Amino acid sequence: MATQAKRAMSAQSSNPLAEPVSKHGAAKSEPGRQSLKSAATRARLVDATIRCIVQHGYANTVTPMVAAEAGLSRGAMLHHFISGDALIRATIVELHDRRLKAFRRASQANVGDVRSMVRDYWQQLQKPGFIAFQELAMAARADAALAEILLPLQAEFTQKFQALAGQLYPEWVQEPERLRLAMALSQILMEGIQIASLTGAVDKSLIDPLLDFLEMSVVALRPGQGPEMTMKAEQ
Amino acid sequence: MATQAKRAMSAQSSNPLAEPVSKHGAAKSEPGRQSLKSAATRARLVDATIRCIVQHGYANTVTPMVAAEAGLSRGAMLHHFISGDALIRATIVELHDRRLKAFRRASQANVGDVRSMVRDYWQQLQKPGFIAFQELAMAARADAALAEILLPLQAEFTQKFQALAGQLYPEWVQEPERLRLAMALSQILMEGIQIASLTGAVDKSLIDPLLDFLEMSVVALRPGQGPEMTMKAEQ
DNA sequence: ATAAAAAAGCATGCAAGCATGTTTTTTTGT
DNA sequence: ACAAAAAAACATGCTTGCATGCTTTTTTAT
Repeated sequence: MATQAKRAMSAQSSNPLAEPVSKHGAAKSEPGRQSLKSAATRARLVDATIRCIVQHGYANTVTPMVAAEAGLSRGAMLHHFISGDALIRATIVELHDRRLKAFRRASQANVGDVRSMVRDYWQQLQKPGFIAFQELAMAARADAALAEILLPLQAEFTQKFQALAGQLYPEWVQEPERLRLAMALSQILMEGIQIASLTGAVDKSLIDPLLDFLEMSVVALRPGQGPEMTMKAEQ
Repeated sequence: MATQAKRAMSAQSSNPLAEPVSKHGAAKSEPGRQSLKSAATRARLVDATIRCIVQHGYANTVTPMVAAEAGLSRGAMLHHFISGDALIRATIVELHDRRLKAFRRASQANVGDVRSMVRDYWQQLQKPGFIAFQELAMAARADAALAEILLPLQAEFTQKFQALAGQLYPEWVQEPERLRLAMALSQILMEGIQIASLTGAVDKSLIDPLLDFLEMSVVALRPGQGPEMTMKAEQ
């Protein structure tokens, strides 16, 4: 999808909730009949895009490839998404939603349990969504139009990451600086490990020890452990 | 340089040391007369490539762009490098050499001083070389030809990283596992911070605290500190 | 309720733009 | 004058967006 010239990225709210209300006042909001199929096709295209980005990289993901992956003709694809950019925009939003949903779900599941949270987020990073998002994030560094979409989402995620952490560890709010540090450390180190793993910059055998070390570090940063930050507290 | 089809990347050792020997057997190895200028032009092209990758990303770095950046015509450029791939190969080797040289220089400068080593490597990551290398590393994930060149170099770097660390901290060789862990932690966390910074995934104000925390962690991992790994030992 | 009309989904084909590598011509330096 | 360097010209392939038809579903009107 990487085109040579700077593109406009015209705004196009693909809001799926904007459906006409039932004229008979039915109990459920009108399913939209056939436009339901349209939504499915769009979802298929977005999924195909993610797979292509993961498998071939964002730079090599081109429109015929996505159409083939989705089992559609290129013309049909451009019927649902005015341009390649529109598809990418929808894909970014989808990835962001998935990331938020998964994170929220994981953190509600294991409250206050550092080990589970670390392992859960680590599992998240194994899914194709992270790879695709990372590809897009790297591409956004040199693509102003992409950055305009991605950077706000990045900020939103980090902010919600912090907020959720704060309400999961109430005793931590006394020291917001250390909470921020612990959360940033977790996010950056785990994502760093995954990126290094993808680019062959680290030996696989070191992943588990690094995750263990991260757990200990986060535990040590909790206020309950006192300012000495003694590690290996419960090991 | 990202072409659509899989390219051959035909082997072509662009070894700059492979210069024709003097036919007169001069005292010094013959400077190559005018072909010395050729080497300078090649270096200029490689530098231009790095700048283009940093500024526009690897995917958008195309041959006319590099030629313009180097102040040469595209024809002249292809005179020095048979193809775009050849240029990329030379660029990768150059980046690898720089990385090794800088790392070696830095580690010889401050022996046994954790803080200086951390700050030195952090400075390395600020230079354009790291950004370019990271771009290539990400691209290599979906480009077998690139991976074939990059992965061995990644392994070589990690290995030398470990080896040099071992001879810088002799007391650490007793516990090679913790040495490996400390070195991997340093490399991955710092590179992770830098990548997160480039992609807007972290607030800049957290960088210094994270580096401070890394220092403490490495110090705590040294054998002298005992197995408890008490942190903030000397703060 | 049924037939006509409208709209949406889908597929194929086409012209333009751009990047690559090759070949040919001009310039430069010894 | 000769060879290397630099520039220009050329041919090919790929991707993109747009336009054109065909089929299917939904709506509308009698």
